[in-house]
Amino acid sequence: MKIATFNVNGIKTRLPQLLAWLEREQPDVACLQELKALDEGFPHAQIRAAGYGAIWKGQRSWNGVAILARGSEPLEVRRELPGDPGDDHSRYLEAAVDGIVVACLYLPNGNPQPGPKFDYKLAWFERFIRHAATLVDGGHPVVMAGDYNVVPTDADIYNPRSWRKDALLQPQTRECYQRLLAQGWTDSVRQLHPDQAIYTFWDYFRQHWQRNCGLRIDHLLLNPQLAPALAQTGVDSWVRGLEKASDHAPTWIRLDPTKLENARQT
DNA sequence: ATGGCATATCCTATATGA
Repeated sequence: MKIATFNVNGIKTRLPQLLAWLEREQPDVACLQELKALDEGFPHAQIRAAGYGAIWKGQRSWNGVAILARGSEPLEVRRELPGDPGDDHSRYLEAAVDGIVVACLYLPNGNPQPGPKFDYKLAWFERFIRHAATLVDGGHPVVMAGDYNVVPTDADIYNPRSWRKDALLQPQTRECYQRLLAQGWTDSVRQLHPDQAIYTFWDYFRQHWQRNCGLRIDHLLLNPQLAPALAQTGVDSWVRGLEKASDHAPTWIRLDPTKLENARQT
């Protein structure tokens, strides 16, 4: 079973690249972020024609998340992150797919910092940590996949020098991420590739893609019930090289079928 | 310190991203 996360940076503009990726890589589950479209702007017919059921939560201009499942309909669990009824950003979806709880998240960017946007990022992160605590040992296998807008360590960026003041590298941001992992979550990509430079995002500036100057900010975290099934991880970087590409590339994990069956029955 | 590029909408100007 292959589970992926992909920040599409505008699903209307990115639909051809998204469909090309789905057809070629056939992920069983795809968590999408930055739809940048209203609910009625989600290309449901084309996604369905590609063989995927979907749930989505849109918003005008910004944010927006979706969960796609190949050959089935994701069973929606919740449409917002608990803890702040006044938060109107579409940044969180949670569903059950094939016996696994799938959380799709788009954590706030937080720039510029310091400032209200960084405060919002940290507040959102605290709410996410509180909710994750209920998922980590809730009796189900869980994956939390998305654009975390966190560069966990300096090994997760080509060169931190020009990014030192960026919200993605701040000590407070990294401390939140470490506190999340300390609950018992496994950072899938880092677990299987402890020493490798792996990036999931390359900005549009200064030919950063062509020079492989990237950041690792899209993550798939597994709870202890699911982590033993982790078999493989990767980044479909060919998608970043397409014409009119998103600045993120799809990032994925593969779960061992036999061990996944054990995880479901634990 | 700024800007480089891309996407969106209240679209020839501005907000946001990371």
